[in-house]
Amino acid sequence: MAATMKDIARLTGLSLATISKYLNGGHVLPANQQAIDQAIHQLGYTVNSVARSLKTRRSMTIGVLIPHLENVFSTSIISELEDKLHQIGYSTIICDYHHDPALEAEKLGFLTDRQIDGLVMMPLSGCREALAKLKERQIPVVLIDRPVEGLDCDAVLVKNRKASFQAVSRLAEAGHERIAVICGPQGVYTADERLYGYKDALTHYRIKIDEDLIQYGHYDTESGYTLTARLLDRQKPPTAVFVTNHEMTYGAVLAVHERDLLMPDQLSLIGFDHQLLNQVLRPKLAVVMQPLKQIGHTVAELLLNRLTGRDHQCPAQVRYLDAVWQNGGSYGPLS
Amino acid sequence: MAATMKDIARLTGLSLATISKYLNGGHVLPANQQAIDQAIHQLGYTVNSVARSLKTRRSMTIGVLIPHLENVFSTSIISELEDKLHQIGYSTIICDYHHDPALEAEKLGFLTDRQIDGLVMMPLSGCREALAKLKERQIPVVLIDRPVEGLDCDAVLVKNRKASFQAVSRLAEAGHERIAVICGPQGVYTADERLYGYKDALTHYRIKIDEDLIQYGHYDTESGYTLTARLLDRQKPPTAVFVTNHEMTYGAVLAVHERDLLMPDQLSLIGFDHQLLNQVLRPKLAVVMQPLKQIGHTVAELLLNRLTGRDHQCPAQVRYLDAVWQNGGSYGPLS
DNA sequence: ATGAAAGCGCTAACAA
DNA sequence: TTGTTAGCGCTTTCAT
Repeated sequence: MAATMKDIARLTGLSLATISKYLNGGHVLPANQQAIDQAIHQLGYTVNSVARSLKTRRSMTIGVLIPHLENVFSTSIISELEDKLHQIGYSTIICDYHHDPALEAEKLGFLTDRQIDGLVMMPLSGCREALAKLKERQIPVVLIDRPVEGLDCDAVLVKNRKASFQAVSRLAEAGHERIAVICGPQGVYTADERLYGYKDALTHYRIKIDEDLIQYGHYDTESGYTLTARLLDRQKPPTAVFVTNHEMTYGAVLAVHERDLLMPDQLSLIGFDHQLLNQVLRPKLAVVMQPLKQIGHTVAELLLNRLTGRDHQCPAQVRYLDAVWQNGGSYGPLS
Repeated sequence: MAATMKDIARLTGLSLATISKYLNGGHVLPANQQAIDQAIHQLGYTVNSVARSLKTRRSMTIGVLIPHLENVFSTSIISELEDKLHQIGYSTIICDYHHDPALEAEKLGFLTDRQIDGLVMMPLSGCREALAKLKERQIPVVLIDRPVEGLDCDAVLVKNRKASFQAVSRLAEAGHERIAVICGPQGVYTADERLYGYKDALTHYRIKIDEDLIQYGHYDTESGYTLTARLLDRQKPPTAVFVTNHEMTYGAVLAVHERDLLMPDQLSLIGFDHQLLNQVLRPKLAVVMQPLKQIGHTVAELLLNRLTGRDHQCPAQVRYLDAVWQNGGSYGPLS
C-alpha cells in the first residue's frame, strides 16, 4: 500500500489540512515543515493525483488525438507540446486513430471519459457534435492542421495556399509552363488550399491551367509514386512537379530515381515537409516546410490561455502560421 | 456541470448501486435498463473515470517514457502498444525525456504520481532505484531496447549481437577485409552488443580486428556523417562500412553521397533500421531492421500478463527478438 | 434485483 | 498558522 496523507498526519501529529497546505506550497512552521519532509521521505509518500483530481475537478491532463503516431508531422508537434505542457504540470494522453474515422470517434469518447482538461486534435471526420459538446462543458479544444466545418474553435493552421503559391511561383519564374501538381484528396482542407495556391500562381503568371496536370492522390507514399510515375511516362511529361505532402514526396522521389532522371536538368521537383529525408538526398530537394515546432508551441499557448482562464470566454482564435521555404537543387531553370 | 450517477438516480428513481451495477455490466430489470439508458442519453452522461479510479485503485493508465518522440524507433513501437492497450481500456501517458537523464528521472516521478498501473520505458540512465520502488509497489515495468543494470525486470530486447554478426558476415563473405564499423557510445548496451557482433564476425572469418576501423559515435546523424567522412577520406579507406543505428546511417549515406561514391562498386555499406529512407534511396540500402511492431506487441503482452495477474509473481521475463535482414544493392563483392 | 451506506485520498471552506 | 469537516463521483459490501 502506498502511503497517504493520513500516514503523514499520524507520523507528525499534524492535521490533514496542514499537510495538504504545505504540499500545495502553503506556509507552515519550520519545525512542522521538517517533520513533514521527514515523514514524506520515510514513507516514500507521493501525492495521489487521482484523488486530487477528483477533488479539484481538474485532471491536469490534456488529450491529444492524431491520425497516426508514426509521422514526423504529428510527433514533432507533439514532442514540443508535451514538453510545454509538462512544464506546468499537465500530462498528455496521446491517442492514434490510424486514419480511421470510426476509431477517431471512439477514441475521442475515450478521452472525454478520462476527464481531460483540454483537447488537441488533428481532425479527420472531425466529430463536430462531440467537439461542440466538449466546448459546451468549457473544455478547450485546439485543432491542428485543419478546421472542422461548422465548428467555431481555436485552431493552429498553416498558410497552405500562400506556401503553395510561392512554391509554384518559383517554378513559373524559372520558365516552367508544364507544371504538374500532386494534390491530396479533394474536399480535404489542406489539399484544397494547396491546390488553390497552385492555381493562384499559374493564374498570376498567366499560365493556362491544364486539368491533366492536376493529379489527386491520397496523401500516401503509394499515390505519390504512382501519380508521379504516370506523369513522367507520358508522351509529353511535365517539366516540373509540385508535390503537396510529405508521404507523397517520398513516392515522387522514388519514381524520379527509378527513371534515372536528373534533377533539375530533366525535371524540376518541389516537395513538402521533407526535412529528414533531405539530409541524404542529392541534389537536396527544394521543399515547403511546415513550422512544426512553432505549431506545437502555438497550440500550447492557445491551450494555456484558455486553461488559465485568461481567454476564458473569448471567441475562437485561429492562428495562421507561415510555412518555410527551404531551397535545394531539385528545381531550376527550364533547360 | 457534467451529469453524474446521482442525476441518473434522481431521474430514474433507482439507487446508485443499481446504476453502477448496470454500468459495469450487471443485470437489472429490463424496465430499469430502459430507464437508465434513457436518462444517460438525456443527460449526456459519461462515467467519471477519475472517481472510478480513486475507488478501484486502478488508473487504467500506462506510463510510457522514451528518449525522444521524433523517432520512428519509438513511435512505431508506441503506436502498436497504444492500440493494444486501448483495446482493453488503458490510456497511455507518453513522456519524452529528450535524451536528458535529469528529465528522465523527473518525468518518471511525474508518471509515478499519476498512479500509473504500469510503465514501459526505454531507459537512458535507467533510474534503477525508482524503478525498483515501482516494482515493490507491484507496478509492472517493461523495459525496451536495453536492460537496466542491477534491476531484475521484464524487458523486450533485440538480438543485437546476432544481427550485427550476420550483417558483418555478409560483408566478409563478399570478400571484404577492411570492414569498418560505426558504433554507438561505449558502455551503452546496444552499442556494446552490436560491436561484439562485429568482432564475432571478424573473428569467425579470421579477419584481424583493426581498432582503427572501429569508430565510436553518439548514435546521432552528426557523428554518422563525421565518422564516415573521416573513414572515407583516409589514404587507405575501408572497402565496407557497417553503421549501427538509424540516425548514424542517415549521416553515413550523406557522407557517401557527398563524395560521389558508387555503392557497391566503390564502397559497401550496411545500415540499421532504415525503412523509411529506403523507399527513395538508390541503390536500396541493405539494412538490419529491428522488428518494431513485434516489439510493441510483445511489450503489450508482457504488460497484460502482469496486469491481469496471470504472471503475478513470476520472475522477470526477458524476450529476445530477432532483427530482420533487408537486402539492398548497397553492398556487394569486393571489386 | 435493489438499496443504504461507507469510504477511496485529497482539498477547501470555515473556525479556532 | 493549524484543525475540523464535508464531499468530489464512484464502487462495493451487506442487507433487504
